[in-house]
Amino acid sequence: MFAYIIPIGIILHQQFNSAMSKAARTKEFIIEKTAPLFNVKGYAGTSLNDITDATGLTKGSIYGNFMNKDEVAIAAFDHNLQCVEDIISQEMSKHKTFQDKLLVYANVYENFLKYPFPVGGCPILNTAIEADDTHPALKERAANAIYGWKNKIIALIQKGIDAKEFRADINAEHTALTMIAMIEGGIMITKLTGKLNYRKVVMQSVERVIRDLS
Amino acid sequence: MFAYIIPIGIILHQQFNSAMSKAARTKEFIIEKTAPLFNVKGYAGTSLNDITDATGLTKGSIYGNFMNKDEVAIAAFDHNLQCVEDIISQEMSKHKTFQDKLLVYANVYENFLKYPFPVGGCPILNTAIEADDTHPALKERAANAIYGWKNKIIALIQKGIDAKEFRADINAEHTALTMIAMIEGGIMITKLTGKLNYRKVVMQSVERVIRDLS
DNA sequence: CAAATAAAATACCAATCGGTATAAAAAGAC
DNA sequence: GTCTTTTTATACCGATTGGTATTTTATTTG
Repeated sequence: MFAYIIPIGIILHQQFNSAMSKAARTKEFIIEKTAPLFNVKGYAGTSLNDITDATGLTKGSIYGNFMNKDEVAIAAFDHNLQCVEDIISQEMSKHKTFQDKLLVYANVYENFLKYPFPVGGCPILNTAIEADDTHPALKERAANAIYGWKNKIIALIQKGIDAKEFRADINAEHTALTMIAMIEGGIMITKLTGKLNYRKVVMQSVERVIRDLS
Repeated sequence: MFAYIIPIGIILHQQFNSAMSKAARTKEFIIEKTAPLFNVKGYAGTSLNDITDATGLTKGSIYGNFMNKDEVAIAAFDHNLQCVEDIISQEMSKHKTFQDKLLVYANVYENFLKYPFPVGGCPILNTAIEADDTHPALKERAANAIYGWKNKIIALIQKGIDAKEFRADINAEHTALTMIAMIEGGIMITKLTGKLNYRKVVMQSVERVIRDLS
């Protein structure tokens, strides 16, 4: 059996996964603990002290697993993004029609408190604004997330057209970009004002856009 | 006549305005020079060194005119916001119908390079994301900007309804929130991807929303 | 179990952070 | 033009920044 000496105040944080090396497990642990940090405080706003505080580890340990702060931030972003994508895929798999699949976006974002959404909200939105003028690596990551999202929506609309679910004259790309803009804008408004209803209203508009496809 | 000893490398930066005290002029100068800074690099990302570099002034001078960095940031935000609002009002005054007035939003944001838009893009969007979890004073400022914007759109729609320009069953608040979300989301997408066309597409959707009011 | 290896903790680095007390200089009042 | 007041520059503060070399401690291998 495995006996662990746990530092005071630090709970056993990683289920023993024998397939992973110690380093890999620690790395994952750091990502999990710092992901909400970066998503809330941003890249410039998150210090190494914040990271060591959140993980209970020391700088030596952080730098033993990551080259620098950038690498932690990027890993944290990827983790947060994966989290969102997992929620969306899982919800979509519950529906058959492409309209219902698209409606998952409206429903999930309408109140993402029902889901294990990343702390701090949409990671794309959060990193987009800060990174775009200051952090090229993160910016590219966020931009690729937008491209991926857009293509996913376009693919769903196209399949819906092929299945005679949607009208054939739909401009899939325009619709995708409009949907994404509405969703991200809606999140921003509610994040700022604290009024959940504002986001709800916007997501209802998204829903209308989707229903208008047929 | 007035003879100025100008420090090397610093051009004469303020037209002599006898109605303003030296302090007031310097204050305005600092705001003008730091407004793009905060709008591009964010609050946490803009250091006092950045401020002294951008202004050519020293810390003593900055702190002689502002209590702290926060105050500079808030003044910079107000300045950037005022800049946007001035552009919108000016463009709106050129049109008579409320539909045309509303369309100003779509047209101005479709390519704000044509206008003296703040460097770094929409100040509401930029401060919203960073400030919302970290800087309550700035957050409130940005939130109030959203409220003001929303109310302005609602008022325009209401006047349009009264003037029989728009249908009477329009939900003005829902429309306003949806428009704002689309605009901000569209800006975000283009800021991230660099594709001006993406913002254009979204603004065309905004235009459609406005045209659908009648 | 012991030896070899890998990972984490300690202690430190120079640079920069926001901020301030004080001195120098410029502006305004008379 | 002198004196007073306001404004700007200088020099410094402790704290914190991201990062690293080295020692200590765990983990893995034989």
